[in-house]
Amino acid sequence: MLNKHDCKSELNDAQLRATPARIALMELFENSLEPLDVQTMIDYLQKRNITADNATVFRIVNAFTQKGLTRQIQLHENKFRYELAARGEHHHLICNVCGKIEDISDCKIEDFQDEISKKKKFVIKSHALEFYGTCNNCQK
Amino acid sequence: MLNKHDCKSELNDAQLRATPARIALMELFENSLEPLDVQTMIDYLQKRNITADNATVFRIVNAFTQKGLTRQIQLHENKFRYELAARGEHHHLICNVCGKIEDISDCKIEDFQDEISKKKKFVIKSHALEFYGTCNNCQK
DNA sequence: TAGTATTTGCGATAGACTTGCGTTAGTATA
DNA sequence: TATACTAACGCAAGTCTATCGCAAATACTA
Repeated sequence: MLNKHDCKSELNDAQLRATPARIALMELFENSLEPLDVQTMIDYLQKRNITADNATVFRIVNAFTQKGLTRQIQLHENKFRYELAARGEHHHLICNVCGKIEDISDCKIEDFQDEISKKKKFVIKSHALEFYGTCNNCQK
Repeated sequence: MLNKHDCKSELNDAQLRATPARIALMELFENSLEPLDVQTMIDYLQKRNITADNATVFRIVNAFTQKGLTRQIQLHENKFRYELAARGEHHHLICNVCGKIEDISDCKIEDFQDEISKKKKFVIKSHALEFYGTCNNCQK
């Protein structure tokens, strides 16, 4: 969890100008447990009285992603979500009922990945693994 | 690989009328090694001089999917792809350079899935696993 | 072959994302 | 602190994927 000041220097380090919208969005990312979609970001900025239209927010997250601050992911919705790249690659557990998205940090598929890589002569750079189902809360 | 006649009976079995577009698309699915997007299907129909607009093709694949003939998947693009359901659940190996998509049939993550399910008290109904990288051809 | 229910074509619509362009505003330098 | 440069933004228009309603066409059944 970084404060406003830290977010600013994080932006500077990435050679991005620290505008109000960018600072606020970095704070949002730092304090968020779930990967965020663009609409959520726009709503958040509005709540904080920071004006930023649709196109601007898309440009901001694209810049973040290009500079390696965030990562773009896709969870079988027809839209992208974004999460902090610093948290490392991980997987997601997605509830089909309430939509809750949980991170899974321990990755157990390295061996499988190596096997596939050798067998198919494919250089694997990344992977995406998602589990879909019903979370503990929604089973009740 | 099924011929025109077999595709027709496959449609009948699924209680779908065998229209030219549907027969042609079943043939395309049967002869295709990759999951298909809607634009590819439209192009294919055009080449065979079968008129079918965007809305129709979407309706066709939705009908196929609803009847269990095909499965709808998403591969980190903001669009759907469809593949024959009969080939069973499997994973994908995607080349970032040429876009080639290869199927991986042997799934080795059941144990991991069980472990997550117990730890998080989550009922897992399905999972998606994709590997991204560079295929053998594109390494040269 | 006629009747009917399904399917299609067309047009409109919606949502996610992008782009061009003129204006605004961070930031480096003096 | 004032100035200048360039990155970033706002707005509007446009693209692409996907869906929907309705009238016309067509596959199947009897």
